[in-house]
Amino acid sequence: MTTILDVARRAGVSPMTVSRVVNGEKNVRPSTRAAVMSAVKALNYAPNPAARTLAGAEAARVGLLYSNPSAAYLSEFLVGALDEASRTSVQIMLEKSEATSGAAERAAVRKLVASGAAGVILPPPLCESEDVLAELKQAGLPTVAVASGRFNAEISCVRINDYAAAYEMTNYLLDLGHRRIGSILGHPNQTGSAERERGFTAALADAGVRNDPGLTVQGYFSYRSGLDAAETLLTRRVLPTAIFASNDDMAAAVVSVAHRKGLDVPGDLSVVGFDDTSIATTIWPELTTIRQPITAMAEIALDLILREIRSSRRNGNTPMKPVDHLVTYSLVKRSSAAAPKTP
Amino acid sequence: MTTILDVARRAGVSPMTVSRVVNGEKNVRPSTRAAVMSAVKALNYAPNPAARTLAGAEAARVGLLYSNPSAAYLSEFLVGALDEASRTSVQIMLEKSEATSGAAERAAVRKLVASGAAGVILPPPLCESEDVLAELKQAGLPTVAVASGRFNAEISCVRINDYAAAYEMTNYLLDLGHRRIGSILGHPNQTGSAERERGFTAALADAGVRNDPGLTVQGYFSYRSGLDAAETLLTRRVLPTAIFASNDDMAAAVVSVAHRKGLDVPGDLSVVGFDDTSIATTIWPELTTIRQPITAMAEIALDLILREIRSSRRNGNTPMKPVDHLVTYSLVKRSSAAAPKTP
DNA sequence: GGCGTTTGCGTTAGCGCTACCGATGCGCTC
DNA sequence: GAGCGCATCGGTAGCGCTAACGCAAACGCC
Repeated sequence: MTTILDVARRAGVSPMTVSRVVNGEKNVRPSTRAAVMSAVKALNYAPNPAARTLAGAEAARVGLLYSNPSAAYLSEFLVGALDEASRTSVQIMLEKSEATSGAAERAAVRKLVASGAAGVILPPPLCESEDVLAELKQAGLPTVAVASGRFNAEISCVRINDYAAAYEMTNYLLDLGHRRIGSILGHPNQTGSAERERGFTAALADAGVRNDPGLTVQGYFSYRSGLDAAETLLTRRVLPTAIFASNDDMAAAVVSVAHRKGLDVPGDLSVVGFDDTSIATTIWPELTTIRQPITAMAEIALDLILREIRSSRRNGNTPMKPVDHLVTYSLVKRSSAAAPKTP
Repeated sequence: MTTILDVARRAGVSPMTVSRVVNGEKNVRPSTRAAVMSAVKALNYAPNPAARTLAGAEAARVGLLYSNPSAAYLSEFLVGALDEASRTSVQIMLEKSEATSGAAERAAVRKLVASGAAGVILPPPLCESEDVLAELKQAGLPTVAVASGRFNAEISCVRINDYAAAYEMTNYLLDLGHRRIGSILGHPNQTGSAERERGFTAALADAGVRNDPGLTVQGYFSYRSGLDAAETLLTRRVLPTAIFASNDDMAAAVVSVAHRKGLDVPGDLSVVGFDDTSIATTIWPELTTIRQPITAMAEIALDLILREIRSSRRNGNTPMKPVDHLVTYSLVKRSSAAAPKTP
C-alpha cells in the first residue's frame, strides 16, 4: 500500500505538494508537477478515499445519470469513469432514468441532488433533455454532457466532431467508387443526428455527387427503424450501391435485410455504421464504422466535472465557463464496405 | 455530525468503550453496554465509515477482473457492483485481461494484487480459467466466481442453475408442440455449456422425445459460430421446428440465417436464446430467452467477497468455506418462439 | 530600492475511529 | 494474604490525507 508519503519521498517534495498535484491545484511549478506525476505513476499510487474524506476534503460524489443507452456504450463508459474515479477517488453514483417523461427525469435529478451529488455527468441521450438540463441548472450543479452533437455554450461537453466524422466516412465511400449512396438518418431529437447528416451531404456536395432525396430515409437509431428504412431503400427500382447508416444498430439491420433479399455485403451493397458498438463486430460481415474513444471520453468527462466542482467551490458557486472538449474519432475499416462491383 | 466522543461523554465512558459496544465486542459489562446503547440512540449516532476504514478496520479494495465479456453483461454487472460498492464504501478496481494466454492472465492477477486488492470477483468467462484461479490461490486472495456453470468446492460462486433453466426452456418449447428441436451447444471450455446441454437433453428424455444427434451442433457462443451452426441445421433434409441456442448471440445468428433462407420466425422456425443480453431485444423478432439477474448477482458477489475478506482477516488468512449461491433466473417469453405451424 | 503582492512549497494540526497495551478491580487458589 | 488469572475499561498512538497558515523567494510598481 503506497501512501502519499512514499510518493513525496520519491519525488523529493513534501506530502502537501503531492496532494496539490494529485488534486490538480495550481501554484505548482510544472517541473515539480512532472516529478510528482512520474513518482505517482512509478509507485502506482492511488489516494486513499477514506483518508481523503476524513480529512475534510468533501467527499466528491458525482452523479452519472443514464437512460436506456446502448449497453455496449454504457459499459465502456462505466469502465472509463470507474478507472478515473478510482484514480481520483471520487465516488460515482449511478442513477437510471428509464422513463421518458419530463417529470421522471426531473425526479431522477432531484434524487441525485438529494444524495449529495456535487456534479453530474450526462451520457447520451440524456445530454439533450431539456428537462434534465433545466433541473440541473436550477440546482446549480456543475454538469458535463458527453457526446452531444453540438456545443451549446451553457454546459461543458465532451464529444467527437460528428460532422467531420460523417464527412470522412462519406468520402471513404466516395473514394471506393460509390456514387449512389443511401443514407439513414438518426433520431431527429438528437443534435448528433443532424450533424452527421450535414457531414454526409457536405461530402457529397464537395465531390459534386448529386444527393438523391429519394435515397435518404428517416431512422430512429433502433434496429427496428433500420429494418424499415432498409426495406424502403432496397425496394427502389435502382438500388444504391452503398448505405450510410447513422449508427451501428441500423447498419446491422440493413445487413440483415440485404441478406434476406439475396444481396451480398459488401459485394452488391456496402454498409457502414457509426459508433463502433459491440454489434459492429458481432455480426457478419463486421461493420466499417466510426469509433469514438468512449473510455477516454468518460475519463475526460469525470476530470472536467471535478475541475468544475472545485472551481465552483472556490469561487462561491460561480460556475466555470463551459468547455467544449473535442476528442478524435477514427474510421475503422472492416469488411462491410468495398468498391462497388458495377457502378 | 455526532462523533464517538459525543456518545462517550453522554454515556460517561471512554470512546474506546463506545467503539467496543458499537462493534459488538464482548468483555463489556451489560450495564455499561446498555448505557452506551441508549446514548447512541439518543444522539442518533452513526459511525463514520471513512474514519473506520482509515483506522484500519476494514479497508477493502476488491478487484474485478474481466475479459472480453459481452458488453451488455459487463455494463449491467458494473452497475450492480458499483451500486453495492457505494453502499458499503469499498473501492472497486477494474482490470481487463484481454489476452487469452495464461501468462497474461496471471500477470493481470498479479497487477491486482500489487495494487492492493483484498479479494477478487471473477465474472465469466474468467471464472473458469485455470491460470487465473491458480494465481489467485497462490496469492491467497479470497475469490468469488460469477456465473460459472458448476460449483467446485474450491471457490465461492454466484450463479443460476443452468441445468434447470435449460430444462425449463426446453419444456416450454415442448409444451408449444415442438418435437424436432435442434440445439447449438456453447463453448466447450465453459462448464455452463455442459449444464445447459444436460438440461436440454434431460427435458427431451423426460418428455419421451427422441434426441436426434444430427440436430445437435457444436457452437462457441459467438455470432459467427451461430451462423455456421444454423447453416448446418437449416440445410438438413427435414428441418427442425425450433432451435435451442445456448446463448443470445448464436440465437440471433440463427434468426439471421433463417431469414436469409426465407423462413419466417417464429412461423416456420422458433428460436430461443439464453442470457437475455442486449442483442435479444435489438433484433427482430425479439428473442425468447433466459434472463439472469445480473445486477443482483453482482451485488451478491460483492457482498460475498466482503464477507470472505473479513473472515480471512479475523482468522489469520484461513479462508472461509466456499459458498454456492444460487439465484433465480426467469424465462422471458418474447416473440421468437411460438407453436409450430405444421408439426 | 523600498514595499506590497504573488508564487511555490513546507509545517502543523487535526478529521473520527480503532489496535494495542496497560491499569484496575475482583474472585480465586494454596 | 500473597499471588494469579480474568474481565473490564481507559490512554496512547496512529491510519492517510488535507485546511490553514507560514515563510521564503520572485515579481511587480512608483
